[in-house]
Amino acid sequence: MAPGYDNRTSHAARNPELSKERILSAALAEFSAKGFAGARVDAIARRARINKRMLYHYFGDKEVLFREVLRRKISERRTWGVSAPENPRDRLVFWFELACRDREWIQLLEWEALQWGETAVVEEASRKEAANAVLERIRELQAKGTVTSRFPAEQLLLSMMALTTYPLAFPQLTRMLTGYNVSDPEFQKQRAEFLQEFAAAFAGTEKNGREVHDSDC
Amino acid sequence: MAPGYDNRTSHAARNPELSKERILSAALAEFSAKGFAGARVDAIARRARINKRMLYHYFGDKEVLFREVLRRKISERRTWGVSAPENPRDRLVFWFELACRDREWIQLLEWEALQWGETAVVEEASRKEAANAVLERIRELQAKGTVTSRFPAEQLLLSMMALTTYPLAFPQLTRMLTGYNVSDPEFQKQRAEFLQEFAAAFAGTEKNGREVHDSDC
DNA sequence: CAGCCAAGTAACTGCAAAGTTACTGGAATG
DNA sequence: CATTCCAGTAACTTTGCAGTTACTTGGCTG
Repeated sequence: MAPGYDNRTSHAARNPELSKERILSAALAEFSAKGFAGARVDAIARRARINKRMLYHYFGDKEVLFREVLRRKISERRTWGVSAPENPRDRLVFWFELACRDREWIQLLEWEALQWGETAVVEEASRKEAANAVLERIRELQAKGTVTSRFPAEQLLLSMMALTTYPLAFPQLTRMLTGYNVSDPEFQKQRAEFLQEFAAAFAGTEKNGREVHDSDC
Repeated sequence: MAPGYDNRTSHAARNPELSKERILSAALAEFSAKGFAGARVDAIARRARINKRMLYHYFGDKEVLFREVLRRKISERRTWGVSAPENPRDRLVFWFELACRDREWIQLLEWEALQWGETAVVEEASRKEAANAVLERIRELQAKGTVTSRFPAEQLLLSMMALTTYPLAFPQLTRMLTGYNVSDPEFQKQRAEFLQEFAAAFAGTEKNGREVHDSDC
C-alpha cells in the first residue's frame, strides 16, 4: 500500500504481502497433507515462520484459510490448463504428468470430496462453468467427427480424469497392484506408456479417432 | 465363551458380542463419514448406544478401532468378490454397481490413501496377495488371447478400478461435470450405460475382445 | 520528533475430545 | 450363598488445540 515496503527484503523487515504468501503456502502444504480436521493451525504458523496471531489477523479463522488455499490452487490450475499439447494422443500422458507434479492438488480434491462431497463446494459455480467450456469443446469435436460420438462428453471427460488421476489418488492400491510407489519414476514411466498405448488403441477404434481432455476441476 | 450368553436377547441383557458388533458398525459409519481425525469417539459410543468405556475396553484406543474397522471391511469385500458375472462385458457395470452400493468402502480407501498412502497399510501383505491372484488370472486370459496382451495386467486392472470408482470417489467433480449427485439413480444409470458401451467398444478392438476385472483389494 | 497505525509477539483462555478412575450389578461356579 | 469375574456406567482428568488478550516494535506522516 504505502510505498517503500517491498523494496527492502532485509533480514526480518515487516512485509505483510510476504507474510500472507508464506502463510498460504504453509497452509497448502499442511492442509494437503493432513486435511482440514487433521491440520494444525500452530503447525501452519510454525511452517510459515510467523506468529499464529498474524494468521488470524489476515484470514479470520481456519476454515476461511482453507477455502482461500483451495481458491488459489484452483485459479493456479486454471492457468496451467492452456498448455495442453496439440496432438490428442499425447493428452492423456500430458495430464497424467501434470498430475504427478501436483500431488497436492489431487489430495486437496480428495479431502474436499470426503468433507463436502455431496454438498456445495468452494467456487462451485465458476468451476462448473470452466468444466462446461471444456465439455462444449468436446461436443464440437464430436459434431465434427474428430471425437467419437458414441459416448456423452461428460462420461468421456470423467473417464479421462479417472485414468490419469486414480492411481495417484490411491497410492496404496497402486502399490499393491504394481509393487511401485507412485512417486517412483519407474511407475510413472509405466503408467505413461500405458496411457500412450491406450489412447492409440482407443483412437484406433474410430475412423478418425482422436481424444480430447482439457482441464480438470 | 461360557454357555448361556447369547440365547437370551432380552431388553438390556449383557451381551459382549453384540456390543462389539454395535461398536464396529457405528465406527464404520463414523470413520467413513468423517475420517480418522474427524471422527469422534463419543459420537461412535453414542451411535452404538454404549458407554465409551466399553469401547476402550474392547479395542484399546481410537486407532486400533479404526484398523479393526478396515480389517473387517476388507474381509467382507473379499467374500463379495466371488459373484462376478460370467460375461466379461458386464463386469465393469457389475463392479460399478457394487461400488455404488458400498460408498463407505470407497471412502475408507480414500481416507486410508490420504493418511497412510505412501507407507505400509493395514493388511497390506494379504491384500497384495489377493491382488496378485487376480492379476495372475488376467495374465492367463491374456496368454489364451481372451484378453488383449497389449497392456500389462496391472495397468489394465488399475484402469478398470479407475473407471468404475473414480466418479464415486470424487462426487463433487462428478456433480460439476454431469449436474447429478452420484447418489442420483439417473447418474448411476448413465454411468452404467457408458461403461457397458465402453466395454463393448473396447472389446471390439480385439478380435476376441474380452475384459476381466475380478476383485479389488 | 510526536504521534499513530499496522506488523509482530508471547502468553493465556476456554473448550472439546481422548482416555481413566472408581464404582455398580448380573450371572456362572463350587 | 459366597466368591469371582466381567459387562456396564458416570463422572473425572488430561491434553491439545482454536482462537484471544494485552502488549512491543518499526516506520511513515504531519
